[in-house]
Amino acid sequence: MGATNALGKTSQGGSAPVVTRFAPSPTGFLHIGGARTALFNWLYARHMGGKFLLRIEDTDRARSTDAAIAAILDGMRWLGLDWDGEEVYQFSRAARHAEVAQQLVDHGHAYACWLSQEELAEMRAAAAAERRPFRIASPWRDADPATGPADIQPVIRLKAPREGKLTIIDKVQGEVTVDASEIDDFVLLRGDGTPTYMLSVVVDDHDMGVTHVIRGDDHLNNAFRQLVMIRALGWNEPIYAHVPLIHGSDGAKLSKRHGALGVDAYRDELGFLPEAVNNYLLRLGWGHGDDEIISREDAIGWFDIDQVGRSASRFDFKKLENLNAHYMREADDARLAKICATHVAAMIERPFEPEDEALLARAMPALKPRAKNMVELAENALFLFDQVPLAFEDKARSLIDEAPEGALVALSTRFDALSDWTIAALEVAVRAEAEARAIGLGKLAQPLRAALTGRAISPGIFDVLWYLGREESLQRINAALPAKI
RNA sequence: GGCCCCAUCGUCUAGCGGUUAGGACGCGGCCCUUUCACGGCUGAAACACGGGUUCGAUUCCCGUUGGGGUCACCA
Repeated sequence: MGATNALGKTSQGGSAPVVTRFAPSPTGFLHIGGARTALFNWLYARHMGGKFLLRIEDTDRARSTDAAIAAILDGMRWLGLDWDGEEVYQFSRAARHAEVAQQLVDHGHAYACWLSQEELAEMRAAAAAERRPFRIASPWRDADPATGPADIQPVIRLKAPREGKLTIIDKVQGEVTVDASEIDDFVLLRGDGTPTYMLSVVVDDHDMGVTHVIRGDDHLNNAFRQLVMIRALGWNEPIYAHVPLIHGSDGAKLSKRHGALGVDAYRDELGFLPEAVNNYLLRLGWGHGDDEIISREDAIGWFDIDQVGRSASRFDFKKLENLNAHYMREADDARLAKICATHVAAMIERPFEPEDEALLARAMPALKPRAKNMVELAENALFLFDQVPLAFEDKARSLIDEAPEGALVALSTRFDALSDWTIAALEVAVRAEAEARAIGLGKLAQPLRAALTGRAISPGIFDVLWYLGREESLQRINAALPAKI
């Protein structure tokens, strides 16, 4: 079967339901690149009316953790990437994997190999010394297994083809051909009898009925190895789509410095909304004309892996932030207030009360267009919860010091006399004072803002007065006065 | 190093032989304006290079350069 290729034998005529899967290994948290892979798999399945499965690749017992599993599931839920059925835990299927390995051995497609790590290392070193590529050439490939040393547990290696070419028709990468000699006899079963990733993916994808394997292009080379195994087993070949990886802003591999954080960090520490993260990730490597803001509904309707670009893209934090700002403006005030509440609660000294969240919701229309993320939003909202005397910023202090003579007192008097504490009434009062003094509104608004918020920047001043209420507003103005004399 | 992949403004991208090379982020300017945002208008900004193919290349082919991926008893 050496020189065959995948041409023309992939699809079953388009009637077969699409099944995609996301298969993270729980050795770390769900990072942004993984999230995009998951999103593409999810979108494609939903677009095609198929199924999207989740498999946790926990065969590396030493590095897999429950915390990582929880973080992955949590991140998926936050992003709204729901999977069909229960998630599959790969390790629980180890017996099945071993069974398939044995099947391969029985049919002459795999063999027991007693090569030690040391011997392998020597062979590698020798190859390196001669500057020639290293390919495992195990003497056990064609040896009689009965002659193997009894005191050593052998590994099971695939008997990879030595000649011919292998071709994959990748939905993203196009037709990719590789020389069979590039593929060596990789390990299927370790010395301790546990399956390796290469074996597990093939068996699980097959058993789970996966039709489309959409994953990072760092797996492109693995696809050829897996293909060899699939053909040896006589199984159906899945359709592959290897999506380019995401790079950092400097073009180098995405690292923590670049934003390769867990999605939980995007939510909690960076304060992003899931719809913003989804929209951003979708547009990274994929486009639909000039569309930038794409609803989930449109994404499902428009997404197709054929349109995914073949070049790696760089992670642009500014653009994500811009998208997030957009979605914050669109978001429901009560929802934002709820999210904001958790951030504010962690920032203020006193306990956060239910009415504080109500206040946040009321102020939200003025707060949300002024922040790019929820953390910034919370910081901007902090003035609402400050206690007299306020801690004035330098700029705020000088605004008060430089206020027109008696302006704050005059405003305070006017406010006190107001029968209705409404935004309209407040505006009339402040404008009247400005007119009486024949000065611009800003001359009054700025010191007033400083007195009320302790800052030089805030939402509209009439809004601020209204949020704070008469009592608190007057109290803050009076508390700001002494330094002025 | 072998093998594989990639290459349009700084970034994400549209383009699929003939366009004033479009949009978005970011950046500059203007407008709006009580500050800051939001919003509106506007400006600068790209086809990596060299050969072909063609009446005509950003677009097709080859090479160069540059970048990336991969070469485990990790996934």
